Amino acid sequence: MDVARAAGVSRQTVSNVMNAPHLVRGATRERVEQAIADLGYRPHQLARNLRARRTGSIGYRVPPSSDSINSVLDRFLHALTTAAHRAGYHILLFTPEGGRDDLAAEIAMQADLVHTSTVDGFVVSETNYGDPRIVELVGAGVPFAAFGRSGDTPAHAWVDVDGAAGTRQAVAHLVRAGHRRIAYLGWPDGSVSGDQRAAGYREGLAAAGLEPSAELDVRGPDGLATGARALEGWLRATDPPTAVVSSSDLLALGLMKAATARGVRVGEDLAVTGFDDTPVAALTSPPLTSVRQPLEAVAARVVSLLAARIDGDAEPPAGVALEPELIVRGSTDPPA
Amino acid sequence: MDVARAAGVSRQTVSNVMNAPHLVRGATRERVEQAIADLGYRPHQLARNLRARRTGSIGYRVPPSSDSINSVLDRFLHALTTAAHRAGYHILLFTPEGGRDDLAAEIAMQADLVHTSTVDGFVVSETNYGDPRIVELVGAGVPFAAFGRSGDTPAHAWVDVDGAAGTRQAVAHLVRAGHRRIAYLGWPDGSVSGDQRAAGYREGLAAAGLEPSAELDVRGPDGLATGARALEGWLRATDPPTAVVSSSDLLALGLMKAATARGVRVGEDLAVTGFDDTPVAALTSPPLTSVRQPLEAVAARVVSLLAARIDGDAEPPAGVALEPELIVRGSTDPPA
DNA sequence: CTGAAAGCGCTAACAC
DNA sequence: GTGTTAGCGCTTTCAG
Repeated sequence: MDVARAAGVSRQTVSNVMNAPHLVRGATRERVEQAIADLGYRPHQLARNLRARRTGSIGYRVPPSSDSINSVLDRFLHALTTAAHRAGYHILLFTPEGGRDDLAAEIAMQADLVHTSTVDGFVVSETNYGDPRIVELVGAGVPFAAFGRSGDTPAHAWVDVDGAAGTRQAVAHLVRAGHRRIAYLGWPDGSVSGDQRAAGYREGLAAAGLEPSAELDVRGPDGLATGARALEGWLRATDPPTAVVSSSDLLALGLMKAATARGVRVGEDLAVTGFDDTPVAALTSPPLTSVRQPLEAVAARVVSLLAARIDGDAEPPAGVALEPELIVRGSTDPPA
Repeated sequence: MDVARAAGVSRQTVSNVMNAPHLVRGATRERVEQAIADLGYRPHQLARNLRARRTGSIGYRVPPSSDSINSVLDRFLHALTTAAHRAGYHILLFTPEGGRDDLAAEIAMQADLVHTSTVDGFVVSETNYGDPRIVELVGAGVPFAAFGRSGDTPAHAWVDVDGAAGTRQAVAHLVRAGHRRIAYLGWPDGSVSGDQRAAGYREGLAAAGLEPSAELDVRGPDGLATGARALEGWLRATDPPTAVVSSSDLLALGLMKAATARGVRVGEDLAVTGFDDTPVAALTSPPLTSVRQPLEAVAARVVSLLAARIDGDAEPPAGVALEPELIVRGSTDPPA
């Protein structure tokens, strides 16, 4: 640009005005600022970034568009974009071509983005035990922060929602409403978030002085059928539950549909809670009480941890778990 | 990198091997390629882009995380990322800080990204009549392509799903199933997509030789209540509909819930269709017949139109509408 | 076919 | 305080 010429200074002085204004005398600075405003000058990011050896971009693998009702990651992405913007970064999306959870392809793309200096670091989501992406990134010394824990991986920066606290809250809420026979409907053991939610349920029972029982702990894949199967079992039980804590809204939905079909009134005969506060939770009959994750806060923490890593923070990477919130709706209204 | 040294050539020859291999003799090329592989050399994108005066990035405003069941834009984003990757671009996300549809803030951010040369162009979604973002981009001569039409805006590249074809298909399907009293449940006039879907419904009636009637055309905001209100009206009608075409899954859902509550059996007494094939469509009782948008195809076309604009294509910008697909489920099963 | 030179737009380091 | 020099890593001229 010819801002320099217009203001009658060297191009360097213009740079100083923008990056180190204190080095420039007031009068000169004003003249330059005026010229910048007049000409609508904006520095060229690419050139600036090349000089600074940074890209200003954070890589994020856009989750495969699962045809699932779960919109947690979509909400997270929005929050992440906002948080990144505030920290002076952009979110740059990538996605492996292959199948759903093609971790190998994802790792390869990550490596590519790093080697071509296309991003400064990554945000990783949908982590699980011993997540290979994390092992890889730690090994390569690439800055990143994870949304979610991954168990026994090497030390790294992560932010997670305290899933156990979520189910504990659900149990406590049900106990306050007078329930004593509280069941759990969850995924099979083996996923980080599922195991935490199950643990929170058991802790909740213990805190209320209630005994766990195998009969009241039903597991299965995320889907309507699992909830239906659970209900059938409980209908035949000698001492059926009066309330159910679920590890997902979808499981809760399956349970509610099966209950309604069998003449069991949700809320009155059987209290139900879900997890994630999916958009459908507000649309069921009755509306579903569910645990909502504080994704804006998660995104802000993830970005700040990542920014510290990118800036070469020598501190050992930290992890933090944030408390979710129970959104109470009609599905847990106390019996009339 | 010292690939050049390792292969005993100048840095320039390395560049040629990567960008114009036909200029390099076979033996030399192989030697250089070997060195590249050995050293794991990857060219620095930033430097390359600075030289080429392009960023390789496409800006996309991540839709405000509406707590809606509608996941169309989330599916689109995934498809867009894949399509962009294939065309050699990345998707760079941005979002206005302010409220939901803060168009002014969005326009300002667009301008910023262009002036700082952070992106090569944009993909715009959620367009509407006379969309100011489009007016702005056309005026500024910035390359972009829109997902969705916008009526009377200046000529520009766009790709849309033919919403009218979607509702026409729905009507035709119902006619084939023997229905003659087919109602429409839609949004108020004034949105591009809503108006198209309503027009398709009327065209579908006409094609089947059926008469439109004000009684069978109910409008209201997207939400459960609108469907409930429609049902109440139709229950009181002298000649109630036996089938309903809805402009969204949410409206259809509200209708189904109200019907079930009033003892009207969906599918048997009243056929219902939705629009967008939201994840919940497969989860209702009975599952909801719905119109599914071909988002992968839309994304591919959007990217190719945009790439042509970025490459300085002189052709007048084209628009294209793609045919959606009716996903038939139990909610339109013919009466037993 | 290969090498040498120039420069994309910017800024850190060093003179003046 | 301000201007000059150099160079981020790459690729497009232009000679050899």
